Parts: sequence; structure tokens; C-alpha cells
Amino acid sequence: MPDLHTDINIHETINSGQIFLWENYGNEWFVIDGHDVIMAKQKPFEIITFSKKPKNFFREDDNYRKILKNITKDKIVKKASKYYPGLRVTRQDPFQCCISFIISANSNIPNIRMRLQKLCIKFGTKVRFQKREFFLFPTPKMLANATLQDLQECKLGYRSKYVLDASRLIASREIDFDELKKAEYGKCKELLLKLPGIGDKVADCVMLFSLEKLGAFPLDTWIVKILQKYYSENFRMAKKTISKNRYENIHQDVLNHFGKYAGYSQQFLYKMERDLNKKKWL
DNA sequence: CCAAGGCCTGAATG
DNA sequence: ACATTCAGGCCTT
Repeated sequence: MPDLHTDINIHETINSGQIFLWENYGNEWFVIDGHDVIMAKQKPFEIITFSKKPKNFFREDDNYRKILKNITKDKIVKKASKYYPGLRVTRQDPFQCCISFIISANSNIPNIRMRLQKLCIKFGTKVRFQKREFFLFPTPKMLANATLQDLQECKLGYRSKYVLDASRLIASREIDFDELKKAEYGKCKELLLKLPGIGDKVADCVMLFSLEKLGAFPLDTWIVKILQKYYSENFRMAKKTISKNRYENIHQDVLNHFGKYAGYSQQFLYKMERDLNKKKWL
């Protein structure tokens, strides 16, 4: 039976660009996840939630060993997996994940985090958990009822309208996450792309981190660099920008190469290359 | 179809 | 100091 203590590295997972709303006090890590807060400790290993419901935020239910065995058929991924034992893909609240990555467009991690914090403080519910105060992430309805000006005050810039309109589509159940979770990759993506501010890359992030699509492989600027650097033989990635039409072609090639857990591969590669370039996670 | 340009914002660069 | 550039894209032309 796998040992979660060694198969989950809380620090590396939280610091891998998947999630932005977290705080660290000593050996305690707190993560805001939708209408919940998660507290995670490495030693002694412990994960508890504000809601008292088990969430499997770190995808504790995945067969990590099996997935690792599968994706390390690729040599570069194998190398990266040695550097970051216990790095996980997370299972996040879909709404928070959508808004987070809509906001991430053309921005950087500290900036994204600041905006999300402002959203929580302005619209979210304040709770006490483990003797500390936290602001939960606003519900879809809360943001759907916000004014454009409210959102502008959270420094979302031109993304304010995307966030407002996306929240309305989600609050009205026109886009329904339960349905998206059940849908296959292609159908799921088609529906997600209906949300303003969500293109191919953001859709893949949302699918990988919150909608159970482990084959999603977000092609961001870093991953494009990586594919050019290590995989020039395998993929035709001559250009720096990816046209809409080519994105899905490349994704198909990527899936053929990395397999059905391509999203896990992406996370290891992404983590390694950012660290190599000494990019900060906060 | 595809390429190019614009875009809020704050930190980093020169 | 002060201007310019850049950062995990998206949308429109």
C-alpha cells in the first residue's frame, strides 16, 4: 500500500504554479479552495479541511506509483520526477480554478495572487479555522452579482468583464461543472471555451486541475520552450505562437507521446524548467 | 485560416 | 529617478 507521506510533497506541489491562494506558517500549509480551506502538514503527515469533508485535494486517490511508472517512459520526465518526488496534480474547486486562470492571462504569479486575494476580501466569507482567519473564495453567484466597478477595484483590468460574464454563465448553470466532469476531453473543452477569457491554454489548466482530465496538457509559453528545447525531434514546434488550429493538433501529438497521464508529465516538466530558470513561485 | 496588435497592472529592468 | 519592458493569453481585426 502506497505511503501518502512519501508520495505527496506538500511544499513542492503547492509551489508549482497550480494554485495561488495559499499561506504557510511553519510546517502548516493553508490553501483556499473554493468555499473551503485545507490545512496540510508534511511531518507528521496530516490533511484536514475547514468543511470537515475529505476533498482529496492532492488527488490522494490516484494510483501515483502507477502513473509515475507510466509517464517515466519518457526520459526527460523521468529525470524531472527524480527531482520532485511527491509532486502532485491538484484537484481544485472548478470555479476558483476558472477565475484564477482567466485572471492569469498576460500576467505573473504575484500579480495573479494579489488579485485573487482582493476578490476574496471584497466578496468572500470570512471564517476562522485552526485559530486563524481566512477569506473563502466567492461563490459564482457572489461574483455574478458584482458590478464591473467592484471587479475593477480588485485590479483585474480588462479581465473584469471576462470574470463577470463567466461568473454569470456559471451561476446560471449554463456551464455546469458536474456535466463537464463527466464529459470527455473534447466536449468538455468545447463547452469551457464558451466562457469569455478562456482559450485553449486556460481551458487545459482548468480541465487538468479541476475537471478530472489528466490528459490535458496546457501549452503555455514555458511548455512551448520545453518542447522546443528537449523535444525538437518529436514535435514540430518551429514557431513561438500556436495558432488556434494547431493547438489541438499538437495536443494530439503530445498525447500520443506522453500518454493518458500527459497532464502529470506537464507538471513535472514545467516545475523543472521554471526552477532551472530560477523563476520564483511567489 | 493565420498573423499582428492591443490590453490592465505592478514589479523588474535600463 | 523615470521610462520601458515583461509576465503562465485572449480577443478582434
